[in-house]
Amino acid sequence: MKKRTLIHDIAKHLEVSIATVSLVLNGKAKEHRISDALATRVLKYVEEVGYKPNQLAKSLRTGKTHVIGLLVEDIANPFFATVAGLIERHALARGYHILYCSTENDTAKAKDLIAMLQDRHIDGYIIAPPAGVEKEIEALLRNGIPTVLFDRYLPSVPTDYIVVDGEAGAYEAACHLLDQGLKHVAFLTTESDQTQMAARLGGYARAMQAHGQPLTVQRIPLAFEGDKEHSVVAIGQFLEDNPTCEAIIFANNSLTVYGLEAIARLKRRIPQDVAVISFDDNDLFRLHSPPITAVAQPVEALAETLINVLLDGLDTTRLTPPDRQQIVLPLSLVVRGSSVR
Amino acid sequence: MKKRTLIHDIAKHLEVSIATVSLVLNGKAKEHRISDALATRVLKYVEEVGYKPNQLAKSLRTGKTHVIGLLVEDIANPFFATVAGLIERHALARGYHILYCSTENDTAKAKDLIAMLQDRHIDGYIIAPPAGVEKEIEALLRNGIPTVLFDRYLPSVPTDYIVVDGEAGAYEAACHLLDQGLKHVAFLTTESDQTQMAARLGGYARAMQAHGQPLTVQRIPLAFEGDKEHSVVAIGQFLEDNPTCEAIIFANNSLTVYGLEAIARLKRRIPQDVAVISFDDNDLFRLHSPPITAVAQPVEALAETLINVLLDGLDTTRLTPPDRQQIVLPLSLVVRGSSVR
DNA sequence: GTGAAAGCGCTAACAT
DNA sequence: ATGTTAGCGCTTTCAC
Repeated sequence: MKKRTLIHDIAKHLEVSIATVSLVLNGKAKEHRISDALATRVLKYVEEVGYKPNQLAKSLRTGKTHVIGLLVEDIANPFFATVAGLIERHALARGYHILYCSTENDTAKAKDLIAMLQDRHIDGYIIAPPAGVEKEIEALLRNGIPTVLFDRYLPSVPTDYIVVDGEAGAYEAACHLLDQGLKHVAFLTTESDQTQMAARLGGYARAMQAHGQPLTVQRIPLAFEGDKEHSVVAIGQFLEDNPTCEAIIFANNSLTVYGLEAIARLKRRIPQDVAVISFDDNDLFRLHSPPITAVAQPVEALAETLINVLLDGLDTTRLTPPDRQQIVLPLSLVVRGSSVR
Repeated sequence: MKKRTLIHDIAKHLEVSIATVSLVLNGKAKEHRISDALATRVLKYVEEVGYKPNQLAKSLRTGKTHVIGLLVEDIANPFFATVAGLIERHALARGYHILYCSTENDTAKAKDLIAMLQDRHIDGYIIAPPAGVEKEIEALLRNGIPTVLFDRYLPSVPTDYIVVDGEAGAYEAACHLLDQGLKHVAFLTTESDQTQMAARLGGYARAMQAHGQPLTVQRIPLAFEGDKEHSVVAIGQFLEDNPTCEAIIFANNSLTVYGLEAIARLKRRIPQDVAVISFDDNDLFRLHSPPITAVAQPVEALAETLINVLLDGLDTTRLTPPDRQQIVLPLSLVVRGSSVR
């Protein structure tokens, strides 16, 4: 257990004061009129012995941790995992690390998590909030902690957020089916009424109404641990109860996976017996037989915008507070075989 | 920006000393013979005002951050994302948070990452190491920082690790194909010679030799960002160069996805033209047409073992240092349609 | 230009 | 039994 070099050791060795070393290290040499020669000497020695300041001490002193808290529904979900990967890349490039937490869309768990992260004095938050955490988000904002929501937002809380235009995406998806003459188009969604799910449902409803068709909406219970079978069975049941259903729009990627399983078990053919469109794309949808039509999220743009908006809020050098950023990114319908008769 | 309550405020309000509050909060009331009545009074008031100690200050003082660093190849890869999700659940239950980093299997990046995490005084590490980080891992160990490797290990460094029996898994996979009378079985792997890839290759080779068949091994370049096309093309090229190839074992999940794409483009039929087995399973492999046979990783056991071994190392109350844990978990071949003639 | 010193909020050894 | 106090390692103001 070799002892780490401290700033004290550096100062002693160079026979200068601790303050000088610190100032040089933090790029404040110029403004404190420290000679270039000395600054270089310090930098050189620091490099030589590989001195690295203790971030804990630094954070305690400055109040900045350079850590971003990422709260997603489930890090194992391909959509969130992809976003996490992209965010990490951008964050790291700008000197931030990421602490992730999966909320499982559970209000109580999310509240706990936010409380724990606050104790750690995280610099900022990127959150896909479950319902019911308005108070906590407001508290974060009130405390001046930059927070950006994504995927869904909380209508009653004026925060920055980056979401996608699920209404338009679902509308386009439904029209794509209806325009082919399919009539009985069903919308399978979760039990959540969060904004993203409501928007998708709304887009579907608008399309159906525009085409003079009645709605068929079924909510499927979705479990995070283990019990996937339950969801598959529920979708199977729906299929059996609705033999005239010609097409299904699955409101998220998990539902699509369970749905494909249910459809396969019942030996229904896609798209002949039932056409399928998935919200959220997946690498393997392209390779499915038939390939699955998907409403694809602009994950790269989403991740990049998220980190930019957050770091903008974190930028303490700015004079005016940044404007509220409430950004709605466009979705794209990737038409593949599963939705074409 | 409301001011947080400090331990000082608690002490003042209760007219006791800071030390008393701290001791009670850290469960050391008994051993310092603080009266139950006082302890309860402190706890009650702390609860009442919702006081939470500043973890930064606590960490600086105690040297413990209760943060675990998780270094994976790519958090967006389903295998690593799944492991990350499971690890998180266990870690959280035991009071640890997780800082994740994607190494992209890049040596330099991994070194940087380890250095950065060390500055943060992370309590322990769970690492899927790229090649060439022996020095850094040794340094971690020398500094007494619990570190557990997984998925692959570094033969020259005596660490704890949890891996899977890739040799046996690949042997079983190859035999499954050979026993059906398939002869020209190819093994598509990455350019990496890390232990997990070497083991898989070794198992394949042993099976081929046991069946008196020559080896067909092709290494496919694998990119992390963007350039997936390159890998798909390389696999396509392999297929065209080896028209007699009757079966392929893909050495990891990314290769399988690219491989399926390449096979589809060339309109080869699975398993009639070419049988397929994937290392690493995926939810969607079951739903593929035909369903893809996979060598499945015991992800739950892996995650649980990882966290247990790590937290065991973190347990400072133990008298003897824990034994080296070098655990090899069994893999299971999930036979599906893609590998059965 | 440079250095001394006051904390950031907490823990725990030591004193009482 | 409870209180006092010296740090953990760093940043930054202010005096020289």
